[in-house]
Amino acid sequence: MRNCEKMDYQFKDIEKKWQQFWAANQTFKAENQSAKPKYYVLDMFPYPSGAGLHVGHPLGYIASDIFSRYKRLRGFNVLHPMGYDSFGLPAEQYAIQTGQHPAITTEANIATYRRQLDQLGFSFDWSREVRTSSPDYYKWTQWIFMQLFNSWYNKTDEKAESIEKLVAHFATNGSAGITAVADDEILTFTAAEWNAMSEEAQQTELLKYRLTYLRESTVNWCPALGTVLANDEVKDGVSERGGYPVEQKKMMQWSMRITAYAERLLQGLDNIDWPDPLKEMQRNWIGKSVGASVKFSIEGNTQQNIEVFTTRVDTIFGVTFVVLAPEHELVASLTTPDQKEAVEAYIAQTKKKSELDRMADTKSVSGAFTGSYVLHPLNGERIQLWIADYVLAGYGTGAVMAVPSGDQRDYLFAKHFNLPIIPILDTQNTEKEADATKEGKYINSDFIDGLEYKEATAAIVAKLEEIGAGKAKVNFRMRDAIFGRQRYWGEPVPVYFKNGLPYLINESELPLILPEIDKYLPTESGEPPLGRAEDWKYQNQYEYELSTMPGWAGSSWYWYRYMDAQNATNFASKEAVEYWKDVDLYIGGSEHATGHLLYSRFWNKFLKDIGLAVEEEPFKKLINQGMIQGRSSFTYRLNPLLLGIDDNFVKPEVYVSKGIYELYKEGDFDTIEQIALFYKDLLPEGAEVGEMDFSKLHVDVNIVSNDALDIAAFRTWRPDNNKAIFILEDGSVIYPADNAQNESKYICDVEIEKMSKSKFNVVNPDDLIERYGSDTLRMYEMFLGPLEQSKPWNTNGIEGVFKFLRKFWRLFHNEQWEFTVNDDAPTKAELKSLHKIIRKVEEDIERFSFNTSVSSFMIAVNELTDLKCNKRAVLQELVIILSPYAPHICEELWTLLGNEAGTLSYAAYPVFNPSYLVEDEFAYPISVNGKTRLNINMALTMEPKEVEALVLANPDVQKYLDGKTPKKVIVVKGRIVNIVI
RNA sequence: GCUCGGGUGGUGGAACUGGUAGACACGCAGGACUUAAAAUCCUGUUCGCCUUAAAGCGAGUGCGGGUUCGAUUCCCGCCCCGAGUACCA
Repeated sequence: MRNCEKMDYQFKDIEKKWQQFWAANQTFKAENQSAKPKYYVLDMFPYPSGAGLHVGHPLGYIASDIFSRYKRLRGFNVLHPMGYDSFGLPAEQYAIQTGQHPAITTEANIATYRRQLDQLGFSFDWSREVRTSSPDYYKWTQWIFMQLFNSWYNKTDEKAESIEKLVAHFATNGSAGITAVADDEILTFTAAEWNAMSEEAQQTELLKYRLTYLRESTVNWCPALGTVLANDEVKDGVSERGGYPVEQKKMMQWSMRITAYAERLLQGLDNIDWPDPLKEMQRNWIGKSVGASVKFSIEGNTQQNIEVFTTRVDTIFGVTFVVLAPEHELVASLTTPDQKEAVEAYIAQTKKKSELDRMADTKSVSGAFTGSYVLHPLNGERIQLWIADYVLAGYGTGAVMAVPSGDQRDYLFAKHFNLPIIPILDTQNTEKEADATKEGKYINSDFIDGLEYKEATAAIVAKLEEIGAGKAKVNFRMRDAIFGRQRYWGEPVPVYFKNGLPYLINESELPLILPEIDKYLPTESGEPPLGRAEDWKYQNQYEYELSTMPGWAGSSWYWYRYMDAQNATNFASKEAVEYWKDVDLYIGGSEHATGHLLYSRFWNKFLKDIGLAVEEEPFKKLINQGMIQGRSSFTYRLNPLLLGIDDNFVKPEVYVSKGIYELYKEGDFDTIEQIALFYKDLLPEGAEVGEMDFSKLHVDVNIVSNDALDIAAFRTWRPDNNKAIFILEDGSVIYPADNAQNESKYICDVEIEKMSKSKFNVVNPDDLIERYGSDTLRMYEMFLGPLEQSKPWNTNGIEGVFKFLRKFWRLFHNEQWEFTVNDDAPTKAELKSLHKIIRKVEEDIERFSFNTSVSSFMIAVNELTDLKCNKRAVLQELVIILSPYAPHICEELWTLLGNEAGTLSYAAYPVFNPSYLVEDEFAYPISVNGKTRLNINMALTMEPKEVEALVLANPDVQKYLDGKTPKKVIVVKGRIVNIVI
């Protein structure tokens, strides 16, 4: 009789059992002190969306989990936490539509995420879970905001310092001796003047220095979402979320003085192990350019001048006109009466254009002459002052000195408006286009004639500084980050207003709890939703700030909260921060390149400046997992024009397989004929088939396997189509009454698209876990390809991994499914297989090549199966190596092997012994003129000379030599022999 | 336009610093077991030519060239796909 307890690999029972065990025993709880070295593995925490996880989301989590489990086995104290970035727009949009509080939606979504994450067997330390929307978390987000408000950036020391220190300086020395990153229009005053200022005046002045400050600025306003958006939340002129139009608007806004850290953010990139494309994106975003600012005085106006920024100050003698952005503040005052009409018309035209898509039109040249002239700072020549929309108000000073000989846009402009073009280098060719060369010697350039680029630049900067007309300057593209959102579902800003000025609430009053409101929409007067909160006043009299923090606030420091998640008195204890320091490995998507990852680095540097963080950079190593795209399946439905049919007739549904459709497409006459005849037979007497056509229809990928449609499942999926007829790949036909068992198949067409519900290409991990188990899913996701590569999801092939795990299970069992492992000494071949995999997996994990280690596991199990190996000495080691990948099955086997339950996660990792891999012989590939012809077994101890002699004496080799003497014989020991004839 | 990735069988992919291209899987074909199906196992599977077969020959990592005894790997030129970014002075 068969014993029911002894059965094939029962993944469902095993996985449930161990997930419960890990949770009950807190197996993965990390301690904040240890004799072991620390290792911090972080995943980008998810926004818990209503749709739950699809199969692409866990890719990075699986990789980080494998790495965490591996590091634990290698003797590290591993911190591997998880949480939720739970403030955000979708929950609020849902609240607007349904009236349900976003907290409730969020709670429900988190429950779904948690269930799905638990099913995958991740080794997270859930005791450290964080949620950015929970008051005991956002208390500290607000607290960090307060620290930023209370700090300014000292350029002399290159770090943030306390605002009190600045106030003390002002009180004793006035503004002298302070170099800060601050607003442009800061005052100059003496100590006495400062001390005489009113409270309001002092606060107004200090606001210009604070690292988070309130200022009127041009913002990206999204009317549909009713909020401002950061630059990185706007893509191609529309909002990243939802794709709504975005316009420019002036508003009083909280901003973060991230520009203070521009240089440090740039420098820091050199010292972190991040993917090059990502670093490059951050460099571009920061956009440092080194050059000079130059002042052009205005003819007949000694009060004002035009300041321009240039990266090629050496070309200054090539300047033939100066251009202002149409929005430049001096345009109106500098336009002469003659030109007024033309200039105003041009400004009107650009305004209209920018509302449409100005980006598309970069080729046409347009502009208008203001009628004014500026004077060249070095030779005093009169230069025309123009406006044109190719000059951007938001970059540099909104004005450029035009050098048509060296800049293509200036060149086109000069050609179009007939302005002079002066070459300034002897090697320059400006016949057809601008030539931006730095080679050669200067001409037409006054005192730099005959010099070369480097010396010329230095000479000009020196001269400009001497006469007070300019100076060397570094310009950054990066702007300060807008920090307010006119939304409900975010952290309240811990600020109230007195006499129109912002003040922080008391630290002891944190957290400032998000108040309840009746509707999640702006007020009638256009204030943010928080304006609806009743009796919500500071000390019952002062208005609170009504905007909330942006989505990136909570995620800019969360990795510190994980270090000490329960701490009620600090954002994290000093001991915890000093112990964990920084994140050793961070895994997540590259879509956060210029948002989260830049803001996090900024906050981290600030926290370091004020002594709360230890490291300058928060994330030592970062890996971007590739995006998982959808792989849609399609059916082709015949859609012919019918003649002689009355209106009530319902067309028969006929689907043709991909191959048949392709024959039809290629114009295969027989196929077309046969389909038409076939269809005609389905029609009533007298009807005719006219023009044939096909509709390409999405079909649920979950009822398609290896591109073959499960017809029975299709009839259930689409009950309205349950009478459909299918023409299969070989031309045979399945009618509704048929029991869909057939030699041939209905093959679907395939396309790669974004994964989305409407395309029926979403694959849910729950279904795959139900069918194959999470160990299989984990390994399959890794087996799919290199972690960093984007790839379409394709469930074809998951069977192979499932088979592998069953084969692995079988290694430990006899034919009757009884656990059978013996203590015999392993053979040489068994040890070789084992140590091959020990080395391979170690190498693969260290370089994050998880797909190749899955292959290697398959090879090892295939080899050991062939060797009929069931020896503990080999198998127990193999269980440890495989456990990071397939933890459940390995835990089960580990206990079956007689070990204490739960000890596998901290077992001793097998040590690679190279002596087991030493070979005596090697089958040398023998190639003739680079083409491999045969293999000859030779001892590896043989010296190249002996190998050569032996090879040349070989009769098979002689055949190839054909009596000739080889010109040359290359012998690479242990590798190859190449004979050149 | 610029900056990064990337082009290898029917498919996903492997090949670490130049050394037997196609590991490992999927799929497909054939076979065993079975009343049958599922499951399982075995064999074959880059393409082309030739052969009854064994074997043999030729081509082959987007295209064209180069360096080298030897190139998927290095260099030059070009084509295609993907991502990011863009009047940035």
